[in-house]
Amino acid sequence: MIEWYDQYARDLPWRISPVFSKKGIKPDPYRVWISEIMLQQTSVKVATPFFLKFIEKWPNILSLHQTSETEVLALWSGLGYYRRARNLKACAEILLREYEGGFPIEEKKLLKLPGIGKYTSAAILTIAFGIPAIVVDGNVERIIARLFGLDGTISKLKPEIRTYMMNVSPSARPGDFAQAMMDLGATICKPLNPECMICPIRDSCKSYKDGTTNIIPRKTKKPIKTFRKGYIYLAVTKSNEIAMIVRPKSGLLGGMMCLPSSEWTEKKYPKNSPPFPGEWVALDQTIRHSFTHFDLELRMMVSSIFSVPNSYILKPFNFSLTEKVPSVMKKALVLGLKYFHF
DNA sequence: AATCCGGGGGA
DNA sequence: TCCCCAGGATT
Repeated sequence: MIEWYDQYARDLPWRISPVFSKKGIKPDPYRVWISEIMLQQTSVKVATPFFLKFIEKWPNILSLHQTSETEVLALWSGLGYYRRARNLKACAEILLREYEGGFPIEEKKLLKLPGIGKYTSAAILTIAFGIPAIVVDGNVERIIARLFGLDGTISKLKPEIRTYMMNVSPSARPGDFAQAMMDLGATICKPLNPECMICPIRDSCKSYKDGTTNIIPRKTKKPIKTFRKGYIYLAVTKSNEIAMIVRPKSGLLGGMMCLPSSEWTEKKYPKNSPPFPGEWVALDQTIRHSFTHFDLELRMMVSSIFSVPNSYILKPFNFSLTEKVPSVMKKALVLGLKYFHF
């Protein structure tokens, strides 16, 4: 794996090239941390431009600490799982207060930090500090299951996979080994149609020998996606300002700035109940958006208004691209603002 | 142990 | 349309 990594490692902005890492040079822990958080349930392709923007804006922990959560959420807009961004900011606070702006290098302490779990603590320890740790992510689970021909769903195999991973992890260059596994999983040992013909560990692979790479790991049945509907309300003042709200910290799109909306109910539309009085008009077009657990259809209601209750935030009509607005709300704004000829 | 939490690339 | 992505926190 290490030999393969030396030749084929992906060139990624949070990494040190194996040319240097084999000499013991290590990447910036801050960059490793930011990348690992962004890469949680997010592909390299999607995370990379966000990482570059983030590092340009906040190149170190001090600069991150000095900015606001709102600014971080604004940059995170469109990346999803917004709690990650809020945890990042909270974590920076703790790192400065308790660890002089660095990272503790004990798993127990890392696990106490917000947003850092079993995987991310191991990744930081081994990639940023060269401390051997068992790094198990989705790639590793798939590779190990195939390599040893483990028959079962990933959730049942987890303890076994961890044991196998302990037994195959080298003590030399543990960080590069972890990253080599991820590269193998992303480019060769893919979920669908793995490229076994160019795999560096094919000769050791049980499922390749058995011809079972297409059924290992075994797929779990996924719950069916539900469908929800609701109303969303775009109110524009005479001075071209839009009424917005900030969603509660916990729950869907927590802490993000959104248009007011009704409940989102299963299958049928809920009662149309505008957040405040206005001359509400329904638009013909609806907004569709897909979340992990449900698909959403929103019917857009628009109104010109004179004033709104002061619990609402008024934003200029052209604000949305630089604020903490989630993708579904950007879609809604694009549609709704057409009505007002913006 | 389940469930919640976004969004998009790629097939 | 469906799968899956360098998972973590909550229940």
